[in-house]
Parts: sequence; C-alpha cells; structure tokens
Amino acid sequence: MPITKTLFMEEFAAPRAGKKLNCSISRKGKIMDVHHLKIFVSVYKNKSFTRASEDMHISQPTISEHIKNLENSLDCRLFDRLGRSIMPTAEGDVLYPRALQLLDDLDTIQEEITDAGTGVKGRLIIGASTIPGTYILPRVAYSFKKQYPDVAFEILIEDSGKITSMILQHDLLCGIVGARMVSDKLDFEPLLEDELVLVASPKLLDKKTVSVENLKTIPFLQRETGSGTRQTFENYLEKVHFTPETLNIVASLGSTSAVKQAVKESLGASVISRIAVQEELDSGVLLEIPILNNKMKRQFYMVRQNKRTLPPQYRAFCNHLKIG
Amino acid sequence: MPITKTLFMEEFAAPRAGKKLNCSISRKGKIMDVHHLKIFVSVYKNKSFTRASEDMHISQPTISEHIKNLENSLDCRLFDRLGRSIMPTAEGDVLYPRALQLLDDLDTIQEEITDAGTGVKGRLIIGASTIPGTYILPRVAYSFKKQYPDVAFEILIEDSGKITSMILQHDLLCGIVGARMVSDKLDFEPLLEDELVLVASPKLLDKKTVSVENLKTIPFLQRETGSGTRQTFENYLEKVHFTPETLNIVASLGSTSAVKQAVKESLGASVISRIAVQEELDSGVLLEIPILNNKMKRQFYMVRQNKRTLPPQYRAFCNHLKIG
DNA sequence: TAAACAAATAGATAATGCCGATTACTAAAA
DNA sequence: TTTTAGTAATCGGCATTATCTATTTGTTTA
Repeated sequence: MPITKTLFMEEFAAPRAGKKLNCSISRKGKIMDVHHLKIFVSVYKNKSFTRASEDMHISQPTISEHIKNLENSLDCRLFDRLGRSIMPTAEGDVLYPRALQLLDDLDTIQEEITDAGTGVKGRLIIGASTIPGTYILPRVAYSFKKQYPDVAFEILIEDSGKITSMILQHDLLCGIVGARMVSDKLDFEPLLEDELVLVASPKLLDKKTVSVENLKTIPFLQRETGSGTRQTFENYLEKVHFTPETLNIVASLGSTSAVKQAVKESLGASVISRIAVQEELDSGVLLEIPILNNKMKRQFYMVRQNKRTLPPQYRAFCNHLKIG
Repeated sequence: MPITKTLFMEEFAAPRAGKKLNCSISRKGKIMDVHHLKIFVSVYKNKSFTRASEDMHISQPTISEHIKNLENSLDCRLFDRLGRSIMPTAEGDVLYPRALQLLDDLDTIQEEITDAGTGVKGRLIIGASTIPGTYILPRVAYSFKKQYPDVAFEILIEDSGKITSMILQHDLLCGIVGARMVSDKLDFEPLLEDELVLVASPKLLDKKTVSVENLKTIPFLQRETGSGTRQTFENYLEKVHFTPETLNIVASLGSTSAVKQAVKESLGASVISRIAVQEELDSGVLLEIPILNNKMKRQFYMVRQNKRTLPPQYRAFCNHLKIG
C-alpha cells in the first residue's frame, strides 16, 4: 500500500527535469573533481606547490599538473605565480572556502552512508497476518523497542497472501505469515509453531472429541481465501483425504476475531489458532474439541525477498526474533 | 595597512587544525569522486544501468564498473540487483539526495568562480598619494560608481613611497602615485601630467619671477622624504645643477595641505602641484612665481605588480581611467 | 523451452595520474 | 655583478584507470 511504497519510491521515481546536457562540451572535457579540490586546498593553505606536495605525499609536478587542470576546467587562474612565492587570485579566494565546505560535505555524506548501514534506527515496517500481528508481534515489538529505542516500529496487518505479494512487489521488506508461497524470489524462514484447534461454543457442541468424518455434520465458519489459517486447514483436510466441499459451511468471514465472535454466538464451529483462543478456552467461553488422532500443526514464517539487502534495523529485528 | 591586508590574507593565512590524514589508508584507495556521483544519480533516476549508460553516452559495463567502485569506496551496496530490475538500498536512498545537493553545489561554485572573474563588483581599493587621492580620484570614483554601482570604492591615501611599497608587499593591488620606483616587479603607466609651481603668500614675496639661483634666498617649506612632490622637485634641482642642501629650509611638513597652510601663513615658499593650489591662485590668496626658463613637470602613474592578476573591478577601473 | 532483456565479466586499448630528472625563473647571498 | 638556493614548469616514461566491444550469466516473458 502507498504507506510503505513511499519508503522506497519517493525520490526514486521522480524524473527531475532540467540540468540535461550540462556535462556535454566543456573546454577540455575535464570536470572539477574532488581530488583537484583537495590539492587546491592544500596549496592554498601551504601557500606553496612544493609544501603542498610534501603535505599530500605526492610529487610537486603532479601538484602543478592538477592545479593547471583545475584552472583549465574553471577557465581562470587560481594562483599568480610570482617566482619565489604564489598568491591566490580573486577566483582562488572565492574557491577556497567553497572547496573546504564541499570536502566537508563529502565527509559528512560518507558518515551518513556508514551510519545508514549500521545505525539501528528509522522506520521498521513489519507486515504480518492476523495471528502473529495481533498475538505475537506486539510483545516482540515492545522488547525490541526497549533495546533499540530509535526505531519506529510499525505493524501492517493483512492476510498472509496480501503480505506475501506486497513483499514480492517491494512494497514491504519483510513479514511474518502463516503460509508459504512457492516462489524462488522469497525466503521463508520458520519462526514458531502454532496449532489450529477446532472450537465451538459449549451451547453448540459438547462432545469430547470428533472424528474427521464427523466434521461434515457440524455447521462450519471459515476464513476468506488467502488466509493462512484457511490454507492450513485445507491442507490438513487434503492430507486426511477429506473433501473440503463437503463441509457444511455456514459463513466465510474476513478476520480471526470475526470468526471467533461468530463461534461465541454459536453460529457454528471453526478452526482457529490456539494462540488466538487461549483466553476463551481457559475461561470456558469456548470449547476445544480434539479431532481423533490428528493435530493441525502450522508454522509461522518470516518472509522476505532473498535478493534485497535489509537495512540494519530490519536485520536487528530478524536477529531479535530468532534469539529472544 | 591591515585594512587592505585582510582582503588577501584572511583565510589564506589560517592553517586550520584537524582533518589531517583522513585520505591515507582507505580500503581500496579509491575516493568517492564527482564522476561516480553523477553516474550514481543517473542510475538512480533511470532505475537502470543500461538506461543510465544511454543517458550519459557511455557503455553499460562502464556504469557497472563505476557503481562497483563507488560501492567499494563507501563499503556498502547501493543497489540490489534483482535480475531484470534494480532497487536502491537504504544507503542508496540516503546517498541520492546528498549527491544531488553536492552536484548542485559544484555547479554553484563554478558559477561563482566565473562570476568572480567577470563581475565588476566588490571592494575596489585604490592607493593614492595626496594629490591624486585628494584632487583627482574623488571625481573619478564618482563617475565610476555611476557606471558600476556594485563596486565599493575605497581610496587609501599615503605618500607615493608608502603606496608603492604596499603594492610590492601585496597589501594593495594598484595605486596612483607621483613618482616612479625602480623595480622590475612593478608596472608604472603614465596617467596624466601635472606641474609643480613655486607659490608664496603675496605678503612674503611679490616678485614676478625668480631665477633658479634666487631660490636659496627664499625661506622654504618642504614635504617629507617619500613624497612624490619632494622627489620631483629634487630631480628638478639636480637637473638644473642646484644643490638641494643649499636651500633655506625652514620646515619639513607631512602633507600637501600642511605645506599649503604654512605657505598661506607666510612661513615660507614651497613648490606644490598646480592642481592643489589652483583655487588659491585664482582667488589671489597665493601667488605663483614662475621660475625663469623652467617648468617643473611631473607625471602621475598607475602602478601595480606586473605578475598579479587583477580582479574584474580593478580591470574596469583601469580602463575607466584610461578612457574617461 | 526459447527469446528477450539486464547486469557482470573478460580482454584490449586509450587516457590519465604520477614520478624522477631536468629546466627556467626568481630572489637572495657572496 | 655572479653565484647560490628556492620554486614552479616541462619532459619522458611507467603504472593505473577509464572505457570500449564482445561475451557470459541470470531472469523474465512468450
């Protein structure tokens, strides 16, 4: 979504008019470069070509040559050669402070680049599907922020399919999802295991267990296509040779909490992440009904483009997830 | 004097501590140069090495090479190569606006240098001895300012010797003096002719003319050593085989107006530029006493170091003097 | 799978940077 | 004046770098 897209595309997309052929046909083709400026500054400070050459550990003829080049590219004299000594011209006097400034700016840029590559700070946008985004990431974000206070942590919750495709389109750098997608561009790294459990309101069902076959007799609530929960469930059904179409689907809902709410209101049963219903199970509002001889394990993955370089705050976050 | 010295020496003299061996032992010895940055900017804008190469009229491998160099010198990746496309890394995103800024600054410097070499503006300090500084330059300055309003005109009045030596020491770029000095470093260009006249108060003398011989009978006021007026006068005496020591010197004074005042008060006679006493001669306060068969002509010169490059406002002033 | 496209690599050549030795010039000293 | 010392410019040559074309490698699309 545009929220995150701007992160990468803002200036990248701007064509910026003007300043076209400014490097085309200059007198000698030579352009004022950084090295020239460094030498100029040294000559100006030392008031001597020879002393500048000692200062910079290069030969005096090289200094002469570079100053000449610089003078040619600027089309002016920078120093009057007076025999025993030199004096800067008006142009030299103008150039000197600017050159110092420019070299300073260059150093600053170098520092900023280094910092951008090592400083754990800035926006950290993690895409996540419902379960990790709601029940896992907030905790992780808290402890991460404590360690790296300069990071602005943002959690973007969409279903697993949406998150994955955003990463494919470079709208997002990494995410935590509950379903793998076949793509050789993406890395999926297993993070933690979850279990889907069949839950129902005690008013709807009070059986202790069900067999797979019995499933088709139960009114059923399901998630939308693209949901990792749904995909895990369907994979499970396939594995146990149960045709999903024979389920008695009473509704398709767009979020875990919507499904949970509907289950609480006895509209049907559903399979939901244990982690998302743990509270309700503990309090007895919902009932877990084990399926005979089977568990629906599912894995959450960290997903990212395998070719993209992650900024340091993202790398730190990935480490944080694996370690703590 | 320090007033003008600062013009050339201010930053020139400052050694500026710190930032010593910062260019010494970097990984590949390569330094981020302007050309690299231009190529980087083009790649970033075009989102493609190939399109950047077309844009800049160099080959694609050259672009690859330069980006690689830049990446090495910054010790980071700037673009992730994704196969068909590229995306800037966080470092690339940081570098881009800075690089644009830096290239802009460079252009600005070029413009400023050009301007410094052609723009008739800024301080214009003209050294002058008493006569030209008092009776000629103010008029010239007025008409010059009218033509070039951006010039700050300053007249520094010292005697001819002082002005000339300041120019020799680079404390001044040009001056107008009434006496030549033998030096192969200086250019003296004749500007205008003046005449020294023998003047006295009517109370002191009422002769119509005097002979050279009669001079020793007259109480005489003279200028200090270094004065162009005095030197011209002594040259004259030498030419007519008159020994200056035989003059009846009653006082040596430090300025033309001091001498003039003293003459008015009948302390003695003196030789003064006609231009400086024209008013008094016209009104009859002072009397011009021609010396038989002789005129004391003297020349004013524009003087400057022959090796120094003059800034544009100085060149414009020199032209102005010759023409108008 | 083949075709098209983009960047990386390789090998060759031209341009440039850099050096040491020398020259030319100036200023100071003998 | 001549000599000496100091400083920048020039020269010839070597080393490095920039750039090119041709090719390879890898990715995406048909």
